[in-house]
Amino acid sequence: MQPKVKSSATTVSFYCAVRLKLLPSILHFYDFLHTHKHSTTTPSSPFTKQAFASLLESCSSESYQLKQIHALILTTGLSIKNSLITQLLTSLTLLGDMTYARLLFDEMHKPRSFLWNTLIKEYVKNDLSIEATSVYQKMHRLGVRPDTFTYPFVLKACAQVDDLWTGQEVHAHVVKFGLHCNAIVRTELMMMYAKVGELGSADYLFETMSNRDLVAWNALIAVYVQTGNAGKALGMFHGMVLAGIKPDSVTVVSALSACADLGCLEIGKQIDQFVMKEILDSNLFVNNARLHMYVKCGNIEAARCLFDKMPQRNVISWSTMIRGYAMNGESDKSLHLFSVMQNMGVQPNQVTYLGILSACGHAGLVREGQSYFEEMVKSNDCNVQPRLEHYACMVDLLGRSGHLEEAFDFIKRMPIEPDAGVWGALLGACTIHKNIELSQNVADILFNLAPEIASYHVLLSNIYAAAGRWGDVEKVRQKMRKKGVKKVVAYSSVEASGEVHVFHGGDRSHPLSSNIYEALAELIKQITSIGYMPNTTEVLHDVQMEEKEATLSTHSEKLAVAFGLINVRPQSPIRVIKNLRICNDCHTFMKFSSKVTNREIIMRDKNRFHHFKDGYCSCKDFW
DNA sequence: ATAGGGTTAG
Repeated sequence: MQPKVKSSATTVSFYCAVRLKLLPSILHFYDFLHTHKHSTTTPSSPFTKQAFASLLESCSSESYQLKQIHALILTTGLSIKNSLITQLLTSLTLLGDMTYARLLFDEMHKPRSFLWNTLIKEYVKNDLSIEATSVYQKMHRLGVRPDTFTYPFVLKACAQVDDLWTGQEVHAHVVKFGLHCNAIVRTELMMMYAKVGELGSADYLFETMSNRDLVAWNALIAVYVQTGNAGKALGMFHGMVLAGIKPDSVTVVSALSACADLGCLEIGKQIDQFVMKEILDSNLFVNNARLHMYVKCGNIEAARCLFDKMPQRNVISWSTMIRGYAMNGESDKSLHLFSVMQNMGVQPNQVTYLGILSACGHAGLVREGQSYFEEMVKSNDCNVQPRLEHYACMVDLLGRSGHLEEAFDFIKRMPIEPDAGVWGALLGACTIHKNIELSQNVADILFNLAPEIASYHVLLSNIYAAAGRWGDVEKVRQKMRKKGVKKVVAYSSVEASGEVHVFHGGDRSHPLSSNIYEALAELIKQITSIGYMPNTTEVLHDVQMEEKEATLSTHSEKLAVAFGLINVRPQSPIRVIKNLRICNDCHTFMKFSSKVTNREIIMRDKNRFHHFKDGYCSCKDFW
């Protein structure tokens, strides 16, 4: 028989150990009490449910400690309380140990809905959505009644794995259990449909929702922006204001993001004013979104002004500003800001480096780019190791500045498998430098890797066309037809009085079409008189010269600028957004136009901005 | 006990 004092000393020590998070001591004390036949299950035992709960909490950062505690729970004979196991399960999942968590779950006798919900939730959080849906299906099979807490997670899982089929099945269950009017479940249903591309179903659920609240509006607006439907998102934003719902910081972030996508500076500025009026400008998310909007609308001065005024900045703010300068061809400012950032102790991430590498690319700074790339490779931080995008950037940098062989070598020495983006960068460089042999090899690789991407076919046929090899051009076009490769339709857009006007090549659908064509004809007349000559080398078809010129003269950006001349206030620049890259002829056209009309033309193409002014472009013809 | 919306790049 042990002296009583000793075991109570042990009891005290146990609590101390728990408080100090000393698991080895705890295990030691447990061992002591256990081997001395001190009951571990009586009410006076230190091994109470509460003690375990706090023990679990203090050891929640180490998976192996949690497993030791699990063993402890089992040997104490303490009945396995759901709450204790749930806590253990949650801690394990937070550490990413879903395997052990699942083991625990499967050992339990008839777990309640709550625990099923927990397991599903944790699978989703750990990016294991397929497991999440299969757990839900098992739950359903076993007849465990799901509740309103079950569905948000299950629907998130369906959306994450792009599984419309299961999503619809789950939707049916939601209706069966009468949960479809719950605002949260319904919001998640909408999100699921929108994310898998079923916008109609999302809209329907929203339209027929009786208790449409702020979050429901925000959710739908956000998901529209995220899925590339910025125009629709802005439409919803207006609808929300009309419906008398006051936007909050979350709404504003999505709306600004939509403006950034569309290049809607006017609307963006209006939202900016709302931000100031409602004093939302202390929110970092909001300020980053404003910054992004100004950058993507080509108003780099406003962006910098805001950046300097921001009360807080994080790596996203810095990356956005750095990339903003890069996109606008101000590489020196971009690189300078990067060094300021590093001096301030802000850790750059992969996105920051992407901005830096593209800044080097736009300025032809080969050596600098290589040294930044080396910086990434040598970094101890696994979060700044170069990824495929960075390799593509480097190939672009090397190739664009004429080092084609070096770029090719660079790809061959890559430690990871190059993708179409990397090879595509090389093909693009081959086009610029008119290297037919290399481009044929690269194109072969690309046609195997990504046969469905039209732009690679187009690049190759451009190279042939430039060399006058019309037979080869025709072969590429036949191949495209045979494989059903569709070209991405080019468009340009201009914002006037808060409305976006979209133009396609040869477009006559605009209500002001005849005025636009008139203005365009006049413009061509004017620039021709000061030396403009159409450059038809990039026109694909082997047709008569006049026909080529006709195609060329109605490229979407030319129509957009002609429209801008009529409809954008004379003192402000004409801002054009293009979904593809600008062609050589349009680039020359814009330079001449900026001179004869004495107007600034700011054009955002797929990659960067061109600021045309007084007959020059900010890209210095290197793009 | 547990639930819905947000920022950079591609």
